[in-house]
Amino acid sequence: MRDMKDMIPIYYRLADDIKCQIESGQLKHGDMIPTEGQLGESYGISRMTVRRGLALLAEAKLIETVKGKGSFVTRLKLSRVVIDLQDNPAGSGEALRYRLLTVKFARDNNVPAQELKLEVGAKVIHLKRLLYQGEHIIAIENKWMPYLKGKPLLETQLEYANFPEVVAKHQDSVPVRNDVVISVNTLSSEQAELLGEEPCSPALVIKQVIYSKEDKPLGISYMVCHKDRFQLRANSYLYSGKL
Amino acid sequence: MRDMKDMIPIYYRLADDIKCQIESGQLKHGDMIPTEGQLGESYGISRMTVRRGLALLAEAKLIETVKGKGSFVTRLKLSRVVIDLQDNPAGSGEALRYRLLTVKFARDNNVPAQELKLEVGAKVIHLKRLLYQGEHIIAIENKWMPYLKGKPLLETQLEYANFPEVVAKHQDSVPVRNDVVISVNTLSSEQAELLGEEPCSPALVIKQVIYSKEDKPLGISYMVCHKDRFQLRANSYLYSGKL
DNA sequence: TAGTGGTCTAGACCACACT
DNA sequence: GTGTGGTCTAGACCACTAT
Repeated sequence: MRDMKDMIPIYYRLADDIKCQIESGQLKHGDMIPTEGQLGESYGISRMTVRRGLALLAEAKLIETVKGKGSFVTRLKLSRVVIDLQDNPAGSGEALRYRLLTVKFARDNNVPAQELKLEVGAKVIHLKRLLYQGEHIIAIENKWMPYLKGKPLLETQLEYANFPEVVAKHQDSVPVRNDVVISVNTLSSEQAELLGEEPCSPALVIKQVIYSKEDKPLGISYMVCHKDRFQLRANSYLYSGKL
Repeated sequence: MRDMKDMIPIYYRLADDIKCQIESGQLKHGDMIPTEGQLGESYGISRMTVRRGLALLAEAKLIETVKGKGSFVTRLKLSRVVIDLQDNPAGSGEALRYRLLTVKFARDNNVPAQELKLEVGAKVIHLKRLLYQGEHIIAIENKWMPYLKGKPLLETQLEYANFPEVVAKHQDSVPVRNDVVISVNTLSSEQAELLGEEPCSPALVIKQVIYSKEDKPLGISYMVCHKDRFQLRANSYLYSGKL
């Protein structure tokens, strides 16, 4: 029995020890770490507890375990970067808020609507709203989604919720995937006027397509962002999870 | 004892069952799922095995467990988006390759070098390289990192490795964090010429700063991307991990 | 054949949350 | 107190990998 005073689980200490050995370079990419039996013996703990520690390391992608062979230190990766689109992506400070400009019904005759792959003649809702930070407009959002009878869009939802939430509230099926493309474009004169910029000045464009479990598109969003007032911040860590 | 024929672990089946109940709406945000004891009894398995299934659901952020209370269905989130900067971020098709343009030594008198927070007078390496896809230049990269004696930069590393790897090979300490800012700018005439664009046309700018465990900046990279030949693709899933 | 990780059990004690 | 999840044990059998 271990001492329970220190509140920190033994499997966590084991994982942290190995993590430090990897960070310091004692264990290098490709090295095999001691077997579960050896670790259990040297720490004086049972194999199940050892496995729990190794599971933490595997979750953080610091090791890989191979059945019949052993556990091996993986190559360190820093290339997967996480952006939280919900977390204030603009300059820090004042809170964000939305203002709904227009709600229109469209047929499937325009390009965004066609991407929704609806039956011919099906109706599409087209939303246009502005994203404010303080008194400044920092982005223009255009959204298209299939019109479902009996699933009204409440204005409160439209004003405040972010894109995946708007779609979720309006659909029967649960949205499970969000494909995002980040690119650059020049502003149309209408967009430039809204954003207080010169026409043809550059802007960040974020396109989102939300899919159901059956891979059916449930909504499309184009977000045109003011180049100075909207930056995407992201970061990646060598290890993630509970370590 | 369970039947081992079906190769699919019981804890996984349990997790998948609950996942389906969440997806279908039978279990909603905030609902408590059955206790570990109840699940163990209804599946005829031990509590440890139940816990393993619930760990999968927790890892996928589908449930949250609270000590002394129970496990609850979380709110569905689609706002965290993952970009793999290593995974071909340009138009699909031909492979990417790097070409080193210049390697210079700089003092800490320019802005990027100052961001590295070195001692006064310390030397900085400045790399400039081009990212090709096929015959097209799709991005211009500028990198700054502290100059370390006895840690030479091999050309092969400079030609092929991506930014975190270049930094990792040149440093004593292991890089553990990569902060990224994605924004928009207009091309200088020199940049425009390299990219085959008009001066002042828009471009995507990706700035990366890599930090050590001690939060010391180990390298800075500015990447200016051709607006039509380089798009950032990303996606997010409602649940991640092994489910 | 021996060694490895993968799955699972049937208990135990603990800390925490309710009432 | 009762019920919950959190930790941990000392075994067991299996499947895979090496030799």
